[in-house]
Amino acid sequence: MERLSVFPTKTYLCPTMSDKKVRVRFAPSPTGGLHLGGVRTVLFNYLFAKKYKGDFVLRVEDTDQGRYVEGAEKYIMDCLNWCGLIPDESPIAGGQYAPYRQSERKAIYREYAERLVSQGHAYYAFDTPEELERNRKEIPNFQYGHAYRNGLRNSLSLKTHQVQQLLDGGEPHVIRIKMPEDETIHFYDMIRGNVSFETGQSDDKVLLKADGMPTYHLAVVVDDYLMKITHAFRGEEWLPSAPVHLLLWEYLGWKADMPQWAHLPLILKPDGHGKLSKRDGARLGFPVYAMNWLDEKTGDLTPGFRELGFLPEAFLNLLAMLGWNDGTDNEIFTLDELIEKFSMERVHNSGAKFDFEKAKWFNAEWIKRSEGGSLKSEVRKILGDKGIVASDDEYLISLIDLVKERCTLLPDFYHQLSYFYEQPKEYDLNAVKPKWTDAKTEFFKSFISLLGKREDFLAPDLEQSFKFLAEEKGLKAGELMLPFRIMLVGGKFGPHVFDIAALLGKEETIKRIEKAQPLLNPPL
RNA sequence: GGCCUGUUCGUCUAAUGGUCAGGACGCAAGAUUUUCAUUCUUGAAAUAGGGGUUCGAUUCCCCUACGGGCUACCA
Repeated sequence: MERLSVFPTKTYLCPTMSDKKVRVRFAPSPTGGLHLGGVRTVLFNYLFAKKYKGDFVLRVEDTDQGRYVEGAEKYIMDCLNWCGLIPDESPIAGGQYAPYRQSERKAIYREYAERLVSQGHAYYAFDTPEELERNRKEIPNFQYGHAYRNGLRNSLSLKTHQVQQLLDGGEPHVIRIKMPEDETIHFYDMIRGNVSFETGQSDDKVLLKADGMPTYHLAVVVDDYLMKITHAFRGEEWLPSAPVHLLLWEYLGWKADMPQWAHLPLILKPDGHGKLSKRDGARLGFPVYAMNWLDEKTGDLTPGFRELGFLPEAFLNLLAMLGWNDGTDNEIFTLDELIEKFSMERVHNSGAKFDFEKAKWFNAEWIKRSEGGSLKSEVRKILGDKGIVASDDEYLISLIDLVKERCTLLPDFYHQLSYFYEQPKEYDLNAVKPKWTDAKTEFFKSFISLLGKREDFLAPDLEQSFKFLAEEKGLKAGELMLPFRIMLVGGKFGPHVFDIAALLGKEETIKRIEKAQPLLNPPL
């Protein structure tokens, strides 16, 4: 039994010690929105590349014409832009190894597939999908492999002249890899360590489809080679097909240039079992895609983290912590810090259930830590969508800084800020009315005239005179503050009431007290 | 079913052949804030089970159970 061993040494693991420039790629297929797990794969690729001053390549795997979705590629680019994970090479940016769309590289793949056929590592297969379907149905555990391939219609079972005849006659066919019956394949995964497979377990994967397009298996190997990819990171769902890829690297004579592999753990449903899917988001009420995704055909809108009010920094941060940590208790990292601290060896090897509560906590932390100035255009947009024009930059920034620790998601700013721009539409009267007295009415009358005489309008001064006046009238300041708040804000929330009054300004504060008075003093 | 892969509080995770098994989210209680939120303090909460190896195993090995992935002319 021949043994194909691909055991890189430990030293090969440290890319800085290799003379090759680090090159990684993210290779999505444009079939829809960009999933959480996809963004995390991008992130880990990006972090690794930037840590070692390497290149991050975006390659579009659009080889499945049946599943191709118009607009998906642009959407993916937009997501990466929003996250700030900008590829060094891509279909849009171009690059030395263009084109970066596999559909545009179609001609390349056939050449390598034919080469494999002539070397005896692959073969033509003429079986129709219907025939295969029937086999799968009739034969338990049917696999197109060493056990059955001789009974099927392919260039291994057919006579040479028959094959030639079929080929010449334009008979639809695919090219399949000929998996060895009895070899053990070992390889080193940067996350999992040594992994091994028996080649006989895998079927003879299609390499080149009848339409001339390559399957993922062929395309990924050819392109990774041609694009000089040094490290191939992808989701764990690819682990079982790794032996096919390893064999291809070997058969094509490129083994020395094979990238280092790492299979990233999956992101799982918070409840129940299985991979996190688009449907789980809808079912459980949280986004699964990075940004809103509109399906043109059905008109279905799948919500995204961006539109829900996540900061890209928080989004990246929470994704990074799903399966990775730096070994300390720190959980908040900027992109630059992640680049500095990241290491593939510290990535967990088991799947992580997604926890939306924790995701929100990350966002709240990031909002709290952000300067009002950096949040202002987002907040302005949120207010604008609700018809509030926040034109004064300086004013808006001071408002944001005042309330940001009360906000978890960006849209929370509307609730926390709208009353600064417009009078309360409703008042939580139940909170004050039962305890209302004429003495309180009297107090606010005096307070208004007191305010009218003020030159300045600063929070501490307001508080002082408010309390002083209360004492003068023989009232408890504490019992007056909640009514005051309701008059200004409408409800039991928000920052210190005197901060609110100060920001509202003299005239507006007086106006609001006056407006609210009749509500508390119904006419007799 | 077969193959691969995994298993520490409910969840994300740290750590070590000898620790009171640490942190975070969430939850609960309390303090501060005469609102809400923040903040602070405290609490409940975990090494899947069984065998080995060992003076000692959560850590190393084996088995079982359970989870997950793959098993397409999809990626």
